[in-house]
Amino acid sequence: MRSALRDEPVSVLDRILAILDTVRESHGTTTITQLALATGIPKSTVSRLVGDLIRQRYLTRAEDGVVIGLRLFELGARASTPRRLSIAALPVLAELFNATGEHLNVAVQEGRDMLSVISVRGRLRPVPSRAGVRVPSATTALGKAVLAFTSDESILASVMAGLDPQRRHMLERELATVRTESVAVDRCETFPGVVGVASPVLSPERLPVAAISVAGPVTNMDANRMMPLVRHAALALTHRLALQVA
Amino acid sequence: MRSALRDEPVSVLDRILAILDTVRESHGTTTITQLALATGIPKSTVSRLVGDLIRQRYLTRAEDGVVIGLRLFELGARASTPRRLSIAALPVLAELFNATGEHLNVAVQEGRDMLSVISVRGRLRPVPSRAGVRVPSATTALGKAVLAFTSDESILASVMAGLDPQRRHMLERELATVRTESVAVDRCETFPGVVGVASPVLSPERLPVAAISVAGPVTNMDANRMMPLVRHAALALTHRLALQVA
DNA sequence: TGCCATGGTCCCACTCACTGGAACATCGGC
DNA sequence: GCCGATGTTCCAGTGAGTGGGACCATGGCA
Repeated sequence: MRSALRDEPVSVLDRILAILDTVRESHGTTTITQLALATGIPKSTVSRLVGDLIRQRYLTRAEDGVVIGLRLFELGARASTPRRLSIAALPVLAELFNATGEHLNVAVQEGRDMLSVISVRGRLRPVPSRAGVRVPSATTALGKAVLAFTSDESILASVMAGLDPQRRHMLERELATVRTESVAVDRCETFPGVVGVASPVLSPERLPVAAISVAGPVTNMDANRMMPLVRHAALALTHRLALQVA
Repeated sequence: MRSALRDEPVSVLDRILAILDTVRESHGTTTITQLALATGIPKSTVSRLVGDLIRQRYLTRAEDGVVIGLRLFELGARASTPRRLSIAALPVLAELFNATGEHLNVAVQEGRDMLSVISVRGRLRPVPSRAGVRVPSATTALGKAVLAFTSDESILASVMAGLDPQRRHMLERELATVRTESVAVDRCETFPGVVGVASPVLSPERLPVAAISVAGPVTNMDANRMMPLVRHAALALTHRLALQVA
């Protein structure tokens, strides 16, 4: 990992990860040429690296290009945080789903975004978020629930930096409310017609480890009814996680 | 990717993938030293590579070692085959679950193993297979359903090579039955007390793309009742996949 | 308190694995 | 048959990666 100057990767590892991420970002399939353009790596080098990755099943050839392969699926399925959370959250989500019937999510902070780790389909169509997708921190209920309790000032600052002063002020006031209420709301800020209600899951040190949310159509989901349910679910998950470690 | 002779990886890519796979295989956490021993890569090199992978969030440091990180989870969630299958299989699985209430799996062939791609929990405890885990081809219903229709003679041969002559003969006869019945059964061969019933999902060219299975306790699940249900589900999935491409 | 064992990181001269430009295939489309 | 676009292969040159060893934690033990 020599020069990470500029954004041109030079180490093999950087390049491999750049290729994998580019394949991921290109929803659907990508070609070698597109990868070379997007990453700035010469075409012959991309061809060789992709060839190796395909041989190892980390990538696969589809009809019209390259896609993520089964080995990465296998690796991803063993990821530590999602597994731990899943085990602890499953009964909690089952209860919450029985009470609401709505779309549920458990997400963790990943850089300045929230990354959905578990997703339960409710009646909402199309499904706004699935496990493994990123949603913005500044507008989603999940994001606000975590931001309100985050200790990493730099992340909070960089999220704030992306907002104009007015919205920033509003978000700051909102986060203060979240800190007392333990519930955050997203009224069609991220997805039109979709309301989200989320509550943070904290570690014993009161640092945010995740958030749990309910999302439904603005037309006929009562956010106020959801708040105590989500808060209760988040507390239950917090409790179960504390037990799990021991 | 120079010499893949012996099993000592020399290319950076080989080494990175060897490290990732070793972390995956070590259920739980691994240390740098353990990784160096398992992969045959010098400790200083492992330290550097793991450091880079952690910086990129492909791995994460846990209390007692290194575990799979969130970026790999994100990549895995975008894997092509599991996504396509999930979209097509969800309604089919819902129907099958309503009819049975048992543990369901959709799996694909991955080398000589079957890799579970979707898993629905039934009443069975402990859950024998989850999404992202490998199960043997020779003994599971899923494996037999696919092996019976596989065109890759080398895989069939290498699975057979792992069996003693008597078992090999039995499996061959079993596969012949599967070819006519489109249903394979695993009577406690893989997991004690667990019966599995599976049916293959074929491409328009009649090549196996996946298999779908029901698993339940040998004590009170009626395999014969499951057979038509599983067969019907597999046909429905086959049909939906054929439509999806178009 | 000192000592050893264990696990992890860092340094830096050497060298071989990786690079990438260019030539070569391959596939339509007109 | 020509052209453009995409993917693969070749190979000499070289700098990215290597790894032995020094160094820095811990922590158990006497």
